[in-house]
Amino acid sequence: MSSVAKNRPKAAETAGKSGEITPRPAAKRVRRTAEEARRLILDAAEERLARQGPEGLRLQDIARDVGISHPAILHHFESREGLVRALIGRANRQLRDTLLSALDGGGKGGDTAYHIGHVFEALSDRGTARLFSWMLLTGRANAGQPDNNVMGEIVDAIQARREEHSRQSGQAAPDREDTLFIAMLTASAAFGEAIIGRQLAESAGLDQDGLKRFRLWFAQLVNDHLDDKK
Amino acid sequence: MSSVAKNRPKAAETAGKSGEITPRPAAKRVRRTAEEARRLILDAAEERLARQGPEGLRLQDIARDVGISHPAILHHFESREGLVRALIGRANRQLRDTLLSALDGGGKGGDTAYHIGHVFEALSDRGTARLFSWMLLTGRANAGQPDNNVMGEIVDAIQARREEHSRQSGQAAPDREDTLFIAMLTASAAFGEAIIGRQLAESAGLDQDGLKRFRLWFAQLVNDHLDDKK
DNA sequence: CTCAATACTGACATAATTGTCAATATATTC
DNA sequence: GAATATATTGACAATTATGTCAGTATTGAG
Repeated sequence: MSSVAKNRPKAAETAGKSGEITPRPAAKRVRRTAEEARRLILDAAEERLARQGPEGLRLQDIARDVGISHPAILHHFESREGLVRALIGRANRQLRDTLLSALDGGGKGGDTAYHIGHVFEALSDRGTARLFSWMLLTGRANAGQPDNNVMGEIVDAIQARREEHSRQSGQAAPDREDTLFIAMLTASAAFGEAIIGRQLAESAGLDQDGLKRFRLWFAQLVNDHLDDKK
Repeated sequence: MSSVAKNRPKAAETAGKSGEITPRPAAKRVRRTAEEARRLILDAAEERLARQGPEGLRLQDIARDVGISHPAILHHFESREGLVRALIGRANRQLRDTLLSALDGGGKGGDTAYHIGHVFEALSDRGTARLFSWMLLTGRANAGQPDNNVMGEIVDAIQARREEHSRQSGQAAPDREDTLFIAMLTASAAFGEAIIGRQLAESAGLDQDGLKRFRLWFAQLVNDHLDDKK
């Protein structure tokens, strides 16, 4: 209860001045399209999440980043949960697109490891990995949309490449599970690397360049494996 | 602003009762040693973190799990931050011990991949990985203790094994960076697998047994690599 | 120009969570 | 058995988060 002070202060503050018209010159409010506003908010939220981790996702902070008030966020996303869902949904779509287009590249056909390197790059992007990690940690992985079957598509794409390649060189078709495992290893490693890589490298006295060498080393490892199987 | 009521509502509630003298709960109170209490609290906190993610770490919830009141937690750990630091410190020590003893096992000397499998197991423990992931996400990786140089020790242990083995078979000593990269890949992959493995497997239509095959496949991959280098 | 739609805001309400404190119960010591 | 130390608690304070609401400013349509 306690229906306290429902009364409004009105806008009758600095009235009276002889300036009659336009008593509110201080406003100058920015008004974006709903779409634009949603985009800016999601960008800011993603940035916060990547930089500060799960605890950095506060409406007030995000609002300040964008330069709006926090109720504006609620206006566009209903609730904090709504914002979170939208964030996850967008991240899922972006990652999917990035991965598929990484595998889609040109008619290079043969160089599977090269494409896998791209997948590694995409997944080990720090912001992306941290976002997904948080999603998974909080059990919201599928909150964005029901069908999150990216993995299946990726594996199919790689498998198609390998089969094409083996046809050209008259080899036996590679095992699909082998392809799946390569994909899983790549995904897990890239993902893990994005999260603990820095710590591991530091702990082992490895510099920035060392991390680059590590990726090359990994690509080589995958390549060797592919050659063996061919 | 918001000059909130500094004064107490006083008898505004439950007026009638003879509220003067404090009541007589007379409850049987459980009293543990400080060490035991701390252990139970940390166990519960770890469990919560593993099950519910970062947002599950609330004093009230943890207290309820243990069966105590939340100020008891503050009594033992000063603050929530103190609890977090203690949690991280313990996890660091436990992981370190687990890893080093996994590598320490017997005089088997040769089977490096076997030991790496153990490392994988230790790191891919879901609870552990989630705990560390959260640590890293929130930028608290070293909050427990300054010297978190587990990685260096691990690499040294593996390297020693490889060198011993190569001496026995009269081979050239393996490259230390190669050993480091194997360790990094193992750590990253195990870590990543613990976090996104379930999701990946599900998304690819892989059952529980498939995950087991994946680990074997990975061990084989490492083995092949080691053989190549020998 | 007028009007409707709606992005946006300030002030406030509500809820959740950490932290403080005086009191109380229990184990241990002398 | 009394004294002491301290683990533990309930009640409350303080802070901080999300959510609500009525009102304002801006855009676009007629």
